[in-house]
Amino acid sequence: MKFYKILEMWYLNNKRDLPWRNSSNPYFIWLSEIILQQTRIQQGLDYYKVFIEHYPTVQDLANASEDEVLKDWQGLGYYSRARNLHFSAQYICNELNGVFPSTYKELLKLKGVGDYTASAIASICFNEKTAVVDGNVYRVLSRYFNINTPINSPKGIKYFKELAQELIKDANPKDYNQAIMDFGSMVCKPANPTCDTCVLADGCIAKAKNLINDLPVKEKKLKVKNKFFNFIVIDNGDFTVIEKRTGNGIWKNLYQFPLIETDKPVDDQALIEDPFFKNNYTKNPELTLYNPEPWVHKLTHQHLHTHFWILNTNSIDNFETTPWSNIDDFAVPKLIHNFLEEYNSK
DNA sequence: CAACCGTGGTA
DNA sequence: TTACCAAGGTT
Repeated sequence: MKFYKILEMWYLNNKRDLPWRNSSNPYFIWLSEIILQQTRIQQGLDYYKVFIEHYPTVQDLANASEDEVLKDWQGLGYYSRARNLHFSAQYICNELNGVFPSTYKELLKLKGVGDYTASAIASICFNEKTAVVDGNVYRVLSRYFNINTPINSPKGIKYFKELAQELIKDANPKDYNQAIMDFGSMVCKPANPTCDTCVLADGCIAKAKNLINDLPVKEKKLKVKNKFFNFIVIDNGDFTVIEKRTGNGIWKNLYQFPLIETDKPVDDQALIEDPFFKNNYTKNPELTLYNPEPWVHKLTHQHLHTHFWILNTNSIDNFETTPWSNIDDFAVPKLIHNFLEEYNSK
């Protein structure tokens, strides 16, 4: 039996029941695909439910503010996904008369929609034969065909896409694309794949050559940077001060306490030399270090060594203040959220 | 195009 | 504890 046919039959009996699986509404599929980028289903499920409830249609999403959308996205990470989702919703409503793009080529024009997501929506909603290549597909194909080209190299990306496109030629694209992804996550898993009961085991070259644990090959080029964050938590009892992050770095458009970033750990005297204090506090401000041991927030490519400094003062006239009672209205990074949970419970 | 963009789960 | 990685995309 053909490769695609085996997977389609396996899918018929083993596919997972997911909230968006019985829909062909491109808005729902788009939403699910964006949420699931680099994200486990279990982690994304609740967010999907919230978005469907708060924004039942693409118009509802377009009419919302970016702050609202980011607030609903809070905690999920990769926040450009939320910003692009909102931007693209407005693009669809304003430029496309609310009609969702229906081809791979047109879908690619949406911000936040790349080759994978365009292929997924085009195949699932419009039955277009465009093969998805996600982490699952890389794993299944590299093992079955014994391909050791690095999956994160330009050469590998091109090779696997072409192979996947060839394999989908005679398949039902909607079912086949979802089949190979479900199969990858449930059977051909990264660790401890269930090769003993695998329906593709007969033709799997990696299994025959005992190379399952060596595939796929991935070049590692990740170097972790250490950064030192000092958040100034102004607190006069009722009010605090928060700011919106700008620029294109991490956590763009989310809120935080005023931040002083240094290239090494610092004490309060060094912090007071910062322009933040020079410009706003002429007399000696009294800083209390909230956490003597830094909180190390670990991201994929940087470790944030974080200290929270409490500045108990009444001279906050120069700032735009926020009542503590409203603090939960703002989208904040997980790191800030963790601090707020602890600080406000005391 | 190599570097960057979050958070949480697992071996 | 570390390393990997999870329905990737942008610059």
